[in-house]
Amino acid sequence: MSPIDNTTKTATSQPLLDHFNKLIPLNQSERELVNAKFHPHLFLKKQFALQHGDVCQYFDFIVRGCLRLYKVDEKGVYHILQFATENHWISDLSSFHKRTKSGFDIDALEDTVVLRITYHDLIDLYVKAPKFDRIFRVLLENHFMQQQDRIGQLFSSTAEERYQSFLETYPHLLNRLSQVQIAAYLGVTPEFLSRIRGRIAKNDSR
Amino acid sequence: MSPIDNTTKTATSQPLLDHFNKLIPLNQSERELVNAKFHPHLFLKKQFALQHGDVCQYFDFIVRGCLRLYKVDEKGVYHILQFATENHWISDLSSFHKRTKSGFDIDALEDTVVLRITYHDLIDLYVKAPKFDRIFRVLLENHFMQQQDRIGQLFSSTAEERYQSFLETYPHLLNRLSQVQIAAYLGVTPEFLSRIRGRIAKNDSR
DNA sequence: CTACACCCATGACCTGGTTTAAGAAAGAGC
DNA sequence: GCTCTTTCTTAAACCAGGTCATGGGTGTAG
Repeated sequence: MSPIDNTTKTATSQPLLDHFNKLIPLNQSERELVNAKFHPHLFLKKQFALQHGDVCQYFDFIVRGCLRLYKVDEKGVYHILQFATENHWISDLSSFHKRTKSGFDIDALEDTVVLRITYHDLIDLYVKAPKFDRIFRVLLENHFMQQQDRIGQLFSSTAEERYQSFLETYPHLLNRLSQVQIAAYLGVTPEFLSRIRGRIAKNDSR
Repeated sequence: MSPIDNTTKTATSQPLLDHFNKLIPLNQSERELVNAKFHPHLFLKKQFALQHGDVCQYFDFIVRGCLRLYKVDEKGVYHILQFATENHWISDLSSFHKRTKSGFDIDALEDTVVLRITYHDLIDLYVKAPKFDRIFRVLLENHFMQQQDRIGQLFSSTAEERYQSFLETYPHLLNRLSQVQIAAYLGVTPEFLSRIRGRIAKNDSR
């Protein structure tokens, strides 16, 4: 049972309603559908939202906190594909849409409150309000573009360039994440990230 | 003017109609919409379907031939994100959907026939037949998953592992592409790919 | 105050992949 | 048939980044 009761529920959905309104304004019945279909859920730090091998059942919108989507390879190395903070979405979309076992994990880097919708409720939402078909197409497009940029970066940039671009794109995350997490996102070892930072600090100081 | 005249047009659309039917069966009026909205186009080898700096105007379905989607980095190195052959789709979806300048190029590795739809015709198609909203969401999902797999690979596999997995996933492409193209897809130099092949041949022979 | 855990930095050495260069092989144009 | 361009291979020097080991800093629980 979620630790957040029904009286606070409408208040909790507000950030999500705002988020949708920014994309395409919703009418009253659509807002009610959102309230009915999305349920708040709290994750304590280190709790899993998805474990590999399971089918991803939820599409989560972050109200407060931070989750990460990552893969653990055969050698036990962590590779973070995505951080999600306030007003962003997270899910293994492949597993979620195809109803197949996920190869990824999602867990909480901080205590985090999400609004989540199940696969079947989302389908139902599409049927009852086709506007959401379009809204979620746009969300999918945004995720797609983000991924495309990352592939471009992984191909053609050095770790230092990727770190610089991380600093520009997510300045608010720098002090919120440990360097272990950032390194796993950049695709390097923490040791090497440390050296990069040393190099940059030296160049900046003179 | 496309070198393919109207009498052959219905015949040309057949592979696309088959493709849609496999996802979700179409009715007569939807088939007619497909015929009206998608136009055949021929690319000779080396011709561009998209040049970086332009907004991507088309979503292309390959009837025959092979296109590649790639990026040229600051040092002039080619990075191929996607090959598209018969019955597959290609486009810079970011540029296409957001109407922003593309950072990618698409060109023909062989003489290629595509069926293409413009952005505005696709929007019109969504309005006239919402079934396509769903069909293209599925297509987007498939592309998304493919990208996700590639990110996973770029992160955690060596070039040799990536080559082996390329062989398994696209065995039909091996003899159709030069090693320069395959290397640009794997993200290594042709020289190093050659070494990988040498190594594998040696191991296989004993 | 101490002990333990975790995070970050640094250095010595190792490896996967690049660079450069050179030559062999195979088409494609004439 | 020959030349020209492109494709593939091989090898040596080099570099980005990984591995392993060490030590210091900073909580935080007892």
